[in-house]
Amino acid sequence: MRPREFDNDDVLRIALDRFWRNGVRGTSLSDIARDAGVQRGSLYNAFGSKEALFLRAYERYAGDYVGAVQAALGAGSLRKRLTAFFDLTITNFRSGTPPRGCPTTRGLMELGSAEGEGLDEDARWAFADLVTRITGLVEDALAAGAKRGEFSGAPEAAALHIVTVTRGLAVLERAFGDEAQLRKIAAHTIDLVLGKKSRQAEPRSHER
Amino acid sequence: MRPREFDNDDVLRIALDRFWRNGVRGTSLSDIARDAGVQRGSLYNAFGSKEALFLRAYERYAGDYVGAVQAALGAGSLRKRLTAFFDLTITNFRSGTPPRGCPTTRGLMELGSAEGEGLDEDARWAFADLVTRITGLVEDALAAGAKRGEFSGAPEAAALHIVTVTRGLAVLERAFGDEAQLRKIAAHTIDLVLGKKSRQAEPRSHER
DNA sequence: TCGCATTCTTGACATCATGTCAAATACATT
DNA sequence: AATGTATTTGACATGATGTCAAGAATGCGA
Repeated sequence: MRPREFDNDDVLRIALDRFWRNGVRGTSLSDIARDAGVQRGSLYNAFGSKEALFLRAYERYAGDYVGAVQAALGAGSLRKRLTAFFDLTITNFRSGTPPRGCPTTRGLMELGSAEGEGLDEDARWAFADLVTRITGLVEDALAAGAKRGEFSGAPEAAALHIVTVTRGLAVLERAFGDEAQLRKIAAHTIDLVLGKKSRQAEPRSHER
Repeated sequence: MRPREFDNDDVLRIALDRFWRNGVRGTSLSDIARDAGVQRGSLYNAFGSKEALFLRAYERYAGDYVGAVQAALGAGSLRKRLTAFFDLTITNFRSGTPPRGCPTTRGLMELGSAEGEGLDEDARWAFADLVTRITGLVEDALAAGAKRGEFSGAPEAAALHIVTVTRGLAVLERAFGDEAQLRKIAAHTIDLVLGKKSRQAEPRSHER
């Protein structure tokens, strides 16, 4: 058989870059084909559709992100772990120029449900899977912290709460583009969950 | 001059319905024109572009939503107010069949940044404005609660945290479609912010 | 009452997107 | 070297956004 003239992973990296910067709606397969030096038809042959290509590219991203979260949550005091987790997440949202935001949140909102039939199942699965895995990792960190007396509470509810906040941060990033604001919310969340040992709150600083 | 053959507000209502159910990407001006019994060209004449039409329709929605939030946050104990606020928000996300989700979050992620140039300023403003106004209302409720001794803390930070959680709920709604989960997170958030007076936590109930 | 300016409507058109297909192509295997 | 097979390539169909010019309908002044 005839060998493929491009590297599959190269294309996925290039596609993720475009999708992340411009969104699914704002990216055409012609763009990606040009960037990758590949014919548009070859992309259809290799991946099937724009959505399928995005999903493949997204899965690479998700794997990397989960790995990084695991590393961030794996060492130090519970407060250090959570701080590292939020730090990683916010830095991720703010990477690129201009900042690219959160591909999970954006992809979830952009994909599927084009004709009244609900969100495409593959897509929903991909995004839900990431949220579930991150929640699990946070839960583990909280459970470990509980064993060491750093956390008293239900790790499940707290983990879900924390991950919900990270999703909210993704939305606020898009609305305000104010990184300092995101970091303030993150710090406040950690204080709430951990019981605000140490750390005094700065008065008057909620910007629009 | 020749009078317009359709009611402007009718079209905005019809457009919002489509946009809310199917998203901006999933709705064509032909759809809206058919629904409204209007020529597609007339929509361009009256509104300029699909995005502009969406923004106009969205502004109507935003006004209604802010009004409802104001009502929900205006009476009863602080806990009751916050409960009513979350209740309203989640019910809003879950309205329609299938549930339509949060138009703010979805619109924010779908619009703009098509060619590397950041999010369209009008769009960003519309969404940011809603978040800002809601945050302000929550802040007022917390400040009032603080006066009555129901809340001790910085209303600004707490309000922003609460609103961030509602944005996160919008994302999780889309990912899992599990209303009970959303309500659980909301209850937990209220407990965290208010200090968990009363209410025992149910163990083992974090579903994927 | 008539005509005119102004706005709205309508259909044609240009452009670009996704997605399909058949024919040409180039390698791997025998 | 011949052949099978997957890939490439360009043409095509469809549908979306957005523009434009010409026609239509009304309000208003003469």
